[in-house]
Amino acid sequence: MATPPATAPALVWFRRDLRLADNPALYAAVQSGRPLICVYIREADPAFQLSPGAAADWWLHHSLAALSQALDVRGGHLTLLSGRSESLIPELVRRHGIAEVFWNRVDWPWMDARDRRIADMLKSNGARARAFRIATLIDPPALLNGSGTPYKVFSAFWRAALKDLDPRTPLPAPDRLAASPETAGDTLDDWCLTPRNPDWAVRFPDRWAPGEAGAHKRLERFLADSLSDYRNHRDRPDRFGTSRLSPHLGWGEISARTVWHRVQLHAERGGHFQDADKFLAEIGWRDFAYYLGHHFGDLRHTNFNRDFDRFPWRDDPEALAAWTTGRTGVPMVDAAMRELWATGWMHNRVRMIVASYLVKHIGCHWREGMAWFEDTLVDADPLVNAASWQWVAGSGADAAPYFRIFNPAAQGKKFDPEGHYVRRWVPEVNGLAPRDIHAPWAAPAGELAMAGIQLGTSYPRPVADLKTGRERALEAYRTMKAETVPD
DNA sequence: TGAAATGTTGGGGCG
DNA sequence: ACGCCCCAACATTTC
Repeated sequence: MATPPATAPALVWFRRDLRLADNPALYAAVQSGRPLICVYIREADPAFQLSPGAAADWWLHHSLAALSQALDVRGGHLTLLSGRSESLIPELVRRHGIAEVFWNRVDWPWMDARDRRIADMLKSNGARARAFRIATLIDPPALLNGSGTPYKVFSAFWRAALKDLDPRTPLPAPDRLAASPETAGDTLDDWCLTPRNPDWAVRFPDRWAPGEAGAHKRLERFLADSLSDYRNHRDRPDRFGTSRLSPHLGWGEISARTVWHRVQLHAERGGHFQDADKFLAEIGWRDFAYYLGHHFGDLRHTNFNRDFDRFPWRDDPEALAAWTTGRTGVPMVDAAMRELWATGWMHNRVRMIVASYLVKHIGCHWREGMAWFEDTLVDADPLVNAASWQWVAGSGADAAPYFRIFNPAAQGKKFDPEGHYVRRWVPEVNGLAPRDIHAPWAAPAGELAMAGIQLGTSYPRPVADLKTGRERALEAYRTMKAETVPD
């Protein structure tokens, strides 16, 4: 096999790493000294798609626009292709005489075999494939407990991770790129990733700035404004106390490693160590999901705890529809579901509340909620989403026990004490005082009348009553336990 | 990264 | 002064 000439181009295959800084694949490709061909492929095979839903598509559109521009400025170019990566990559390699192909792994377990096939194909075509593991701070295969098996409990996992966690210094962004002569491709508009008729994303740009520059701005703003109060405010959906980095991290506009370094540095200067640790533990949960995916396979289709294969889920399309559209009659749940629809995002605390209400009070299978989140969250990451739904459902690793059932009214009182969050998204109940706003069904008739609320007309009664829903969930759990054969 | 039911304790009102 | 009840406030257990 002939060695390709030094002038043969290198291919950089962008995926969920839409950034220039701390991008090992891009960095190595630049180091190779070869002219670069940069591609993003819109995968035709649903099994290997990088964007799981419509809201993520919206984000992808803008993130690709940003990446494309950033590459242009440095003399590069982003080529957009659609089809099956498995055919397109080898085809590009043949057509352009590409010597090396660089990519950063997505680390979704269902992609591993396909990526290996592509690497093998390239090798047999005389091209070199180089893949980098970048999705997580930790190295999933290497991190094992004393008996050589994977951790199944977050706290033990994270303690062990922190013990020797020392992510290397982030790589700089290359400032000059040598682009190979332009390759034919699609335009971003060809892909129709943004919605029209109706444009449900009209309000998204108020809140989000997709792209690498936006990601760094978001991080700096979080460090300056919110890190010092993170422990106090992180559970408050009525405040702006969380980082909101999830979509940026998910699309790889900023690396977890970069976040880690910036937070460490900021904490050292400002002394907010405990807040920093708490925040980094949240990044740790993201790592934990990838870790579980690596060791235990596809969490989207299989209960981590197989006892739940026998769980008697309910089929309730009407309640499910009320949940998705924010008309369950439980203000905290409805506020959160409407925030999701309007902004493509939901605060972490209320994610747990709406998930618990769907899975426990209503009794729907966690996969129904997972599917809705995949389609509506701009930060939708199928692996993290699946692990999180299983955590709430009780079937996951280090999950909340099934009998730990959130009471959305009690949660509202605790984390939205004045009702500001609910008022913002559920104007129907705006007239109620803080003590009634989270449970209008229990409000005195006089208060309801003064607030102009007719239950069942101007605002629904709960689709699943808190007390009976809870009891039914516990009963279902007992059924599962009774039918589970001890091993 | 719960909530509800149940148990315990201690202070105040009151006979 | 004392016992009794009530009921927060807190602690424990149960789901």
